[in-house]
Amino acid sequence: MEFEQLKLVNQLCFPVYAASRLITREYQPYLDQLGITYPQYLVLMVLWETDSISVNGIAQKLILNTNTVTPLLKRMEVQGIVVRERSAEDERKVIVKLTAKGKQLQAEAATIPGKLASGLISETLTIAELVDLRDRLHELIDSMSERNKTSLSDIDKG
Amino acid sequence: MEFEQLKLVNQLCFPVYAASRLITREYQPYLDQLGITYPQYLVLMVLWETDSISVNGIAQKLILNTNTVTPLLKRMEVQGIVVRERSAEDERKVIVKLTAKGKQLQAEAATIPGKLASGLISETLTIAELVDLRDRLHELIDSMSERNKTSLSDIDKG
DNA sequence: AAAATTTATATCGCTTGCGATATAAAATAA
DNA sequence: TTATTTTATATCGCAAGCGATATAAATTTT
Repeated sequence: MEFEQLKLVNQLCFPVYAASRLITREYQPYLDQLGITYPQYLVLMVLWETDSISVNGIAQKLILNTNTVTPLLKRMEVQGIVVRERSAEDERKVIVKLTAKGKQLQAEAATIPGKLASGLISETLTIAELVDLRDRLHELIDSMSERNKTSLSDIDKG
Repeated sequence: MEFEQLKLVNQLCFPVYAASRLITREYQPYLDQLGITYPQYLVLMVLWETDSISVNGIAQKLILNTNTVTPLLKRMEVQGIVVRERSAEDERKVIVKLTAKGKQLQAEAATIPGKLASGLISETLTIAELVDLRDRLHELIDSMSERNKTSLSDIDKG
């Protein structure tokens, strides 16, 4: 392993970490208006795509542990965004469904990506480069989450 | 703003968020052996590069708020990795310095990037692609952190 | 010089995020 | 059928991460 490669790893990991937090900060003013956080927004994206899904199903799509998702969903239930109910077929499972309020949020959130895009797509960062960035992040994630069977193709909308 | 661009924003933000957590998970078994967390490792990278730096200096390099860094440093002080002392010139500032133990960790941590690199650099993700990924993340970060004067060039080693 | 403002750090309260562990239901093995 | 193992969810404890706020020192304004 050559030195340049070692250096590259550090030059890569920190930017991903920093970019993640900065993206969350970008979302926040818009999500504040809806009264939700970024992880809650991700849960909603899953539910808008696939309503009536188990806790574990949400956790796998978001590559999160269930002990992160469970309290997150309980907070969303208190807010009246989702409901949680035991599955009749399999009593171990808890099925998560959108409430009317949760469905309403979809229309309100529809304008957020457009507002963010103007900030992300700049002269130095073209759409083509963002497409490359996306594809390479997917490859990076796939190489790291081999044990998880998450395809990432499920989180495309918003 | 076209639909494809809106879709792209969502396809980009979640992978960054997921990749960040997966990278932290990759680091963890190696950092566990040193008794530190990933954010603590980032603080050490700053100090190995620039010892005797203020709390605010660390926060700016890591694009973190001081109210995140302060308790982080206090935990590191309890562990005997760093010391915090008020600046004589400017009584508002707290200067952070490495202890002998903190300096020792540098040698122990030196092997980590090599161990991670073999997992990150694969057949599907070449070094050239990682270089592109790094460069585009930097552009993305720069476009989002205009108010921060962080150049990112300070966190290169490990 | 006195007052107002800015800067640097810290504290509080909340949400994430995760390892370790607990519990109950379902599936499998015996 | 009974015992064992696996699966699904939840709880606990801890470390981030950040908005709001507090406090003291330094700087600027008046």
